[in-house]
Amino acid sequence: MFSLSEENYLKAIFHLQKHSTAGVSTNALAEEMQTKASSVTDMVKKLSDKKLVVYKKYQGVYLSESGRKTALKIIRKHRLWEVFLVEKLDFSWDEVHDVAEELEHIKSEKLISELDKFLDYPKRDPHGDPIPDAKGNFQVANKTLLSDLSTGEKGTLVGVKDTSPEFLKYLDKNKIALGKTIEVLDQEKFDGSMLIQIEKNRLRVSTLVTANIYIKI
Amino acid sequence: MFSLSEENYLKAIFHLQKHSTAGVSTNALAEEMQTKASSVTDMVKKLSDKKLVVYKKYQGVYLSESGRKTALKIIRKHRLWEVFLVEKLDFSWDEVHDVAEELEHIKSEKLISELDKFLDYPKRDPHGDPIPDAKGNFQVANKTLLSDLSTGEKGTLVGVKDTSPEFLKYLDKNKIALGKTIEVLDQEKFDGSMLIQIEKNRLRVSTLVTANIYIKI
DNA sequence: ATTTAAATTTAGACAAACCTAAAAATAATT
DNA sequence: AATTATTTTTAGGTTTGTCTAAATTTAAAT
Repeated sequence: MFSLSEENYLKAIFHLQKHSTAGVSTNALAEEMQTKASSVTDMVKKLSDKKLVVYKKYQGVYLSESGRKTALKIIRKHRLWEVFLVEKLDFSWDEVHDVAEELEHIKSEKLISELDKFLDYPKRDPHGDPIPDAKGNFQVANKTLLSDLSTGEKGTLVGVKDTSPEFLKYLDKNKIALGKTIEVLDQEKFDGSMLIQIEKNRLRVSTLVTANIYIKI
Repeated sequence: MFSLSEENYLKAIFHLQKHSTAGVSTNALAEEMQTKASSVTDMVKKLSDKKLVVYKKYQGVYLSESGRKTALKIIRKHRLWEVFLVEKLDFSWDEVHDVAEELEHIKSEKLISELDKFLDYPKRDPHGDPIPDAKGNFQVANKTLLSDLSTGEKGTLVGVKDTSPEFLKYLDKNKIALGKTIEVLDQEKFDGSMLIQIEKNRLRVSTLVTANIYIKI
């Protein structure tokens, strides 16, 4: 069907596309793909020939409808495998990304539909990101960054923006986890850091932390 | 570590090597890999440079100790994934091969050790083939081909030689499965076909069938 | 022991996905 | 508006793994 590289490009374009309405730039894609701009141009042309993206020279690239569907299938697979790794194989949420990055390319419709069933049709992955269904539909939760809350407001931790192992391990160490209730007790004007109450704990967190935690009020 | 292609060659050499003590011929490898002899020569040189095989021009190829270890790791992964697919995802034994062929290349030590634990350290795959442990050790069962039994002898079906979907579906249709007791009631001199008693059923099977069923007496 | 046949290797090409360096187009700045 | 800086594309090359066709080696047959 599609090569590993093509799939990875589609996924990258999908992720970059949601940050803005404009086309995804060659440089941004090169950065995301850890490659050179010239390589991106080559690949984008190929994807354009296959009608997976819409591309006009110097104008950036957009996913076509079929490109979007393909990207969503890969993301679905990635997130289902992440759930599997955490729920069934005792991986922690900071260990799953690289393995899921490989597993997401396994080509078998049955494998994914059976895995979905085996996991009892999970709606979110271990980082709180939604899992598209077989048709590519998924709910976009109305979530807010913790950094956007005001003193006194409270909500539930429903996701993380940064999913790097470093950040996730920091959260683990401070017993900050999905599903927990967080209340903003105070905000420091000077550096924006917050004093938060998370279940029984109380701690101060920097903006680097608050800008990467999603809360549902 | 190793490329997909390199891994597949090692696996193929391993499987061909056990049929005889001589080196694996270029043509045999080409046949097994569904490619051309010239491509095999190229790859075999590369594997030889990497000390994974021992190769002398025109003399066939042998796995080195490290090549054998690598091959066994891939086979271990393949068979563990087959168990997973059958036991957890309701695949039938004739559906698992192609998917496992992809899954076997996922690179993660933890993934495999956790999968092994999750499956409760299975010793054999759905076709009765032994699963090497993390160190590459596995038991070679003392099994006999059904075609080598004489009238009156009986034993347990412990494996199949041919694992093609066609053969496996034939066995399913005739309720011939791993673990069942088989007794040879009669053998036809003319074509070698056998009348067998398998649990409550009695049926006649051709040599094509009997030569692909392993029995433990 | 030649000759013929089969198996294997070499030589040269190709596609995919990447690269560097140079050219071209767009955006930013004065 | 002209110049400079940045971004993007083009041109040409590399590597991996494949191929075809020709050359070579080994095996088989006369």
